[in-house]
Amino acid sequence: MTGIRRLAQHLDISIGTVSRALNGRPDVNEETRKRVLEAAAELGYVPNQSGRSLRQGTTNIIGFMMQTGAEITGQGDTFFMSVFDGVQTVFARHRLDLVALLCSSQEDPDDYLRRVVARGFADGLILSATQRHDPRLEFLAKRKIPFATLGRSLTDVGQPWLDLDFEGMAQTAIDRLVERGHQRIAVTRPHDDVNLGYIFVDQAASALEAHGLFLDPDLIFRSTPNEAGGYRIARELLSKKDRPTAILLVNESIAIGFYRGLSEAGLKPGRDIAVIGRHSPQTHFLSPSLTGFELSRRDLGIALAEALLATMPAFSHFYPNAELRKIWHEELIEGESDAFLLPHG
Amino acid sequence: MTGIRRLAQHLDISIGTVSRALNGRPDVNEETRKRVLEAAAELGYVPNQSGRSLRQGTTNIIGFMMQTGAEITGQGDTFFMSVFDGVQTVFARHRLDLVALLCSSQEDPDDYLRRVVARGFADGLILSATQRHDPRLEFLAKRKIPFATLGRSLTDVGQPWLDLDFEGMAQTAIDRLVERGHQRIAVTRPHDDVNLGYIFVDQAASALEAHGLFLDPDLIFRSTPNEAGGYRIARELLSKKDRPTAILLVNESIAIGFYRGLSEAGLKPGRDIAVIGRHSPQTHFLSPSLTGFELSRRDLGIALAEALLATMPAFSHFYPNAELRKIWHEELIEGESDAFLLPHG
DNA sequence: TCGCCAACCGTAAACGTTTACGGTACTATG
DNA sequence: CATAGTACCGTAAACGTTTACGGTTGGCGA
Repeated sequence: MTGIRRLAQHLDISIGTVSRALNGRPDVNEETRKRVLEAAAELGYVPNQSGRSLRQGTTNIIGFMMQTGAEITGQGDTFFMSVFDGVQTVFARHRLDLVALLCSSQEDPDDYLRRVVARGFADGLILSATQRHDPRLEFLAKRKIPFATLGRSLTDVGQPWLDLDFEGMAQTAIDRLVERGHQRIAVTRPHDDVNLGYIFVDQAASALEAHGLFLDPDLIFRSTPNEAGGYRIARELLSKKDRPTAILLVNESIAIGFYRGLSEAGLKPGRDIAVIGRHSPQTHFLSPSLTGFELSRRDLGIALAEALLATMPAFSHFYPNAELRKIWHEELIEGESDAFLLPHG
Repeated sequence: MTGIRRLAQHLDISIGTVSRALNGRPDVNEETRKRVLEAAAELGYVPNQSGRSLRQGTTNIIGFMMQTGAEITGQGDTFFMSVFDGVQTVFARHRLDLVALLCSSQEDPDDYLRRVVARGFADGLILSATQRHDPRLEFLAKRKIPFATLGRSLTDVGQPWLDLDFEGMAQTAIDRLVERGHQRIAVTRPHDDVNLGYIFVDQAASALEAHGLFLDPDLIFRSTPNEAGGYRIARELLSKKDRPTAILLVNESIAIGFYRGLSEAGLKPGRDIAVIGRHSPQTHFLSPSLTGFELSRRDLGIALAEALLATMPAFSHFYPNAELRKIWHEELIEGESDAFLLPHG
């Protein structure tokens, strides 16, 4: 005799009643419910998830899909970790099990997702590294699997998403640099097709145009989102004949490598070139201090989780007015890295 | 009509035979097996995992537990990511689903593990961040849950483990530095109780003693395993009256912060202080180049997965002679950061 | 011809839940 | 007192598998 049966026998009531008591159903005497809960605690009873899953068709699991692998594992990871932390706290409230699904760089993300779904692994999913055109979204929508994405996509299937304000960052940074007299401004973008790269570069271009300037295609640097990428960008940038006087770094982690690349050439941010980037826990230890954008990743994670739950029938009533689509503004932390003032004219 | 039943009906054979055919049982005609497999592919049938789990008492999931959170998320994460990548490839061969269980810094790892186990989440576990005394090991052993650890522990319950050769690293580094005339040598260790810290520091101490020197307790620096920690160590070290002439960095990520801390004070590794550390994909972009230890994290992950499988009855026959306990030697990559030669005497 | 064995397959129970349905006892209402 | 309604509980089916067991067929040796 095991499981709920054992508990029922011990209490001398039916398993149906035990189940109802445990699941908070209304049609059970509060007195007996109390007895059941106490006995459950005493006997250390925990419901068998396979049994529940089989009966209910749900797994109680939420998956957070991330990519990993040689080229991508930069500090980009720590960004996801922090977000994950926020997501975790929300799901824990609902006793949902959150797991990270790490897609290896060796495997195609679409295939990976297909496997996960075929197996009926999770009740809901969170996707990151959203591509500009992302087949995963259509796939999930077709299967009617609740999901939310960290990052917008042109492939819009009505799912909730949260994203960072790349437009705002590009705009603010460009305005700021142009005001200080810069005209040749470089930007960076990720090496792959994640959507944020397009958004950022496009906005930078139009912000420049608004000032009567333009974005030199030769000054758009692609790189992996890690220190190595930043280093390479510095080397490449320094090898150009007509160097830019300022640069916008779209990723957090690359700043460290970029700084290093400059210093090897005897150059210094804020003196020889203006740098505006994004802050991570690490970048606060750069010197000269980085001028960059920052936000609470944990809060972002919390909002992301709530957005997903709001679209899941079983939980939506908890979040009647969750924001299903939101752009998170990042604050500019002023540092010394863009102190560089061009002689006007 | 759904699931295996539908498939059976479509083929006009019994569900028992279908199941046997799919699971590679011997007592089924190869001709019918072929038909079943073809039909399964055609109808896109995938067995319901809840049903299997309920019947077999296994989940087909392996969990890789990692810690995360504000203080820990340094590049330490990227280490685990690479290892995870290796682990993944092995489990994929056996159609086991590997997921990452990220324990938030907000939660006690012991409690977290207890929850995971109570829920019957996984058939096997991999633990990282092994503490010197780790209650998790006894807990899992008592529950008879197969697991392996990344890192040794004094709490030995006979589980397989893999670890890095911290003794060898400490010994090699100390010998090398002493040979070059150093006498005041500092070491770092993690801020928490992970076992590697003890191993590393102890070995460094005894290596020094073998040279008639000793490890000044004042020169043992604790830090979080990330850039910020390295930066703080540099600051702290520089504030000492009687500065060491060399330092051993036990973590990969702290080198970047440490370099930065030095350069702020106008100091340079390899000129003003000898530095020996450990390499990550990122540290290769440091300048002056880092002298440090390196290994293939992916291979480590592969071995770790195989060690675990070797202890699981259902898979052990695949790995008859897997190494259940192994210390992974790391190669020393010579750089410029320890070029510093003390004037003898 | 008979018996035996091997090869293959079907039947049905079992895994641990949840939940629709119906039943009982009691209360309130007329 | 009859009836309706409420509050609570028990029964049993259902979820989709796997697998022990037994049954049928055909071949083969004696």
